[in-house]
Amino acid sequence: MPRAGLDTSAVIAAGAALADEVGLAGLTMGLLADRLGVRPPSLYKHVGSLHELRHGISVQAKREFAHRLARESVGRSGPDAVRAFADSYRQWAREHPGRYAATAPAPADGDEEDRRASEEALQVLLDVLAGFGLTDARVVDSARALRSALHGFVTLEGAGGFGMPRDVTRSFHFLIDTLIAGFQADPPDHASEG
Amino acid sequence: MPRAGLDTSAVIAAGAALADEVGLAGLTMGLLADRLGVRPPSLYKHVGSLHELRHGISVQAKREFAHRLARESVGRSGPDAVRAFADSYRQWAREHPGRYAATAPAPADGDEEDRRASEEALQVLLDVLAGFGLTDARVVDSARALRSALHGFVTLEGAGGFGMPRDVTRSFHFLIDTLIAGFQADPPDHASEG
DNA sequence: GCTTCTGGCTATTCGCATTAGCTTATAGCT
DNA sequence: AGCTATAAGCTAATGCGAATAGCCAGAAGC
Repeated sequence: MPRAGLDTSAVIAAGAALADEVGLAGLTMGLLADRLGVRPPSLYKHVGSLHELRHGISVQAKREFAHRLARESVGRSGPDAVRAFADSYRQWAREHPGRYAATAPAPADGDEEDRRASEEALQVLLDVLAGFGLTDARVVDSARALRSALHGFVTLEGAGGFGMPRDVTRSFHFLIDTLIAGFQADPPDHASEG
Repeated sequence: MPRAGLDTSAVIAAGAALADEVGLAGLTMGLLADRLGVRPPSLYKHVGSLHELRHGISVQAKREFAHRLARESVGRSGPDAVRAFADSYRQWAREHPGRYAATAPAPADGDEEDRRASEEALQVLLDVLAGFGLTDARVVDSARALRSALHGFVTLEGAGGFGMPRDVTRSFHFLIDTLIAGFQADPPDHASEG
């Protein structure tokens, strides 16, 4: 009987692909084993548990996502960079719903690898905002605002939450343009307080 | 042996409370049965399945949420109403993480009860935006923007996603104020196109 | 060609959702 | 008050998915 020739990263990659098809919650060891032409217990030679598999997918997905975002927003700045960033964010989330869901959890304390991967993505976001000449506090506010808006939008869109008859992409651009205007506005009195 | 005296709504209410404690994903029939002083199979006299229990919690949570939002934003209009709405949205989500997570799924086709509950919440949002004098298309854009921003923010906040040393409430208000400014801005050329 | 290491397998355990079928508390009727 | 029907709760059992134990054989290094 020939072997399947798996290793940890192959299992994680297949898991990520499967999660995109069946949803992160629908990902099971049995299903993944089927997909890889192997029996479920065999997977435990490569990943310690389903939990660990999910975590591996999460870290891997964060890296992929960060690279994709960086690639598509590089060479632009200001509003242009934010629009490119936002569009590729939404695009990637739609193409990879399972991976995207996996990127949600924040790293656990002491998990250096995860922290680094999350940092990578955060850095792209901060780079995109660099062209606005904001104070430190406002950079944080703006990063949180953009990330919240993007995460909320793609999550609701993916859940079928936008039922009204209005083009969703147009609403997306309204949201992004509104935030951009906020980044460009004069800082309010309380911007530097906290 | 005296009976527990349960009924469907008592089970759902206890399930919602438990979900707030252990997370929606951590809610199990066994745990809920313990909480109610009953054996797991007994719950099936009141709810058809764990799935159905979750759905019941979802619909119930949507109603509660809508009422809370309505109560706290009534009697205000314009920016004031949006701020009250946003603050009570965030507050409720923090107080009821399990219920909040349950409100995420959109109603399935043909589920009238769920549709009505979701509609209630949507109506409050639309009422809050009514004071801005927006075109129909812009009302939809604005509703989606506000909902996305709120959902994204409270989800990330709940997941521990805001690690940087900057007061989170301040960032929240920056986000909301930015959106309000967008609702008040002159409609861009493309606002009525789609 | 032989040994060692390691990937994969079968058999098994455990937890949790769910079903079957029994028992009896309780509501409603007389 | 007693009688009966309904339905709430129970025990026992099934089934599925994660995870572990221990066996076996393919592949890599000598």
